[in-house]
Amino acid sequence: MKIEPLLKYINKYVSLTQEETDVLVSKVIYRKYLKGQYLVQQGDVCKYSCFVISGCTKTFYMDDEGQEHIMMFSIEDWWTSDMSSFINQTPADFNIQFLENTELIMIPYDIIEELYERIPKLERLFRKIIEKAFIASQKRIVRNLSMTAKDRYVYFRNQYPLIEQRIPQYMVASYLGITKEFLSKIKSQRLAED
Amino acid sequence: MKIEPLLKYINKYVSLTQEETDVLVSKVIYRKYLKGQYLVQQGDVCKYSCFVISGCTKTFYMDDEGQEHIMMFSIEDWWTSDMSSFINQTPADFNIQFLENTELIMIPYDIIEELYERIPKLERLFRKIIEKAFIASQKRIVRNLSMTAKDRYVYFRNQYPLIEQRIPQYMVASYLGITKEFLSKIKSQRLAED
DNA sequence: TAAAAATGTTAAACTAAGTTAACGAAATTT
DNA sequence: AAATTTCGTTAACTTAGTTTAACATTTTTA
Repeated sequence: MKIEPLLKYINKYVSLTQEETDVLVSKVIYRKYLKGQYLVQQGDVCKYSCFVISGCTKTFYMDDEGQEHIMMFSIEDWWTSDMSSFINQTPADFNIQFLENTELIMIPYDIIEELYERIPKLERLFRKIIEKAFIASQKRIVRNLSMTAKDRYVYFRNQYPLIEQRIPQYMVASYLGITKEFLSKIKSQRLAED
Repeated sequence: MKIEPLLKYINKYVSLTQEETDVLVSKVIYRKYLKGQYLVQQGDVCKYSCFVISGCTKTFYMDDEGQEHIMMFSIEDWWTSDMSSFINQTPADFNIQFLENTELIMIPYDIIEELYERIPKLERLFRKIIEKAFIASQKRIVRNLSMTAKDRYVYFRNQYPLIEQRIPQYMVASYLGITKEFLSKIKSQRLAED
């Protein structure tokens, strides 16, 4: 079980004792998935909050017309789950699919409250993680409201250069809220200018 | 100091003892603002996280062309602050302005960590509040990606009927990410259909 | 290595939404 | 009550982004 990356990550926020670390390690699950598999499907209940050790996922909403709208990508050192489904144990709005063979550390819903009780530092950790996620989400809303598709693409490219290299372009387009054809156009315009 | 609505709100999430309640009450600030005043301005550091007792605020981003993009409205029983600025004590990205005369309970940044230490239940409370806010924010992103302006308006109208009645229409348009002229068009189309 | 599947490009026709500008209606101020 | 400001509507025109469809390229599979 490769848990070092998670412990290193946690240590950036809070300092766990050896005992606390042991409790945590004994409660979480290490698991590998193959490219194409799903962690959660729309309508299922999301039973785990997951930390990505290696690999890549996309979280997306499939609308009534069958169109995919990508909410986020997760790579190494990121968390992924359908937060709404996980917290309320209600059917998920989103699908989470693996874009590469992926290794995860999974925290089961059943034990998360117990972990908060036994290790209050973890409650602090998750408060801080969610604060950061919320801030990022708010900023994305503003970008979607105030920037053109082209500027959003340039921002994405600068902000997540590693992600852009790992995923097909049509998924970037979906994340940006535009069609693949239009992203293709934007990129050729950009090249023409540079 | 009208603090009852806040205590009632908190009680929906966690149960405070009398002593804990007294500590909280002794640390927070009650304040009234007039319509038009600002709680935070872009570039300032946001020193308070605020609970609305009565009144209404808008949180917006002003872009380089001087256009306003409304992130959210807050009315009774909602929280408002520039989360990024408050948590990191860095310059705010957003403005928060009062749309009505407004009464607030303000939690100063200086004492929030102390409150978390003395009353761990409050850390739990704020974790839960932020989880909810994050979930709502994610869902808004999906709506902006997957729905037309018209559907977004219908959703807003159903979801926040009380807010729509209290604010000018051009602010609804800004929140939806469209121009006031286009919202006007949408509304007349809707009437024609009904 | 050939075939098939997945991804990316281009271009023409189309549509949702923005811009500008002029005019009415409400609400505030004087 | 008149005047000013704020807010909302309508319409002509423009633009950003979509749709469709055909084809090119890359990757995967047989």
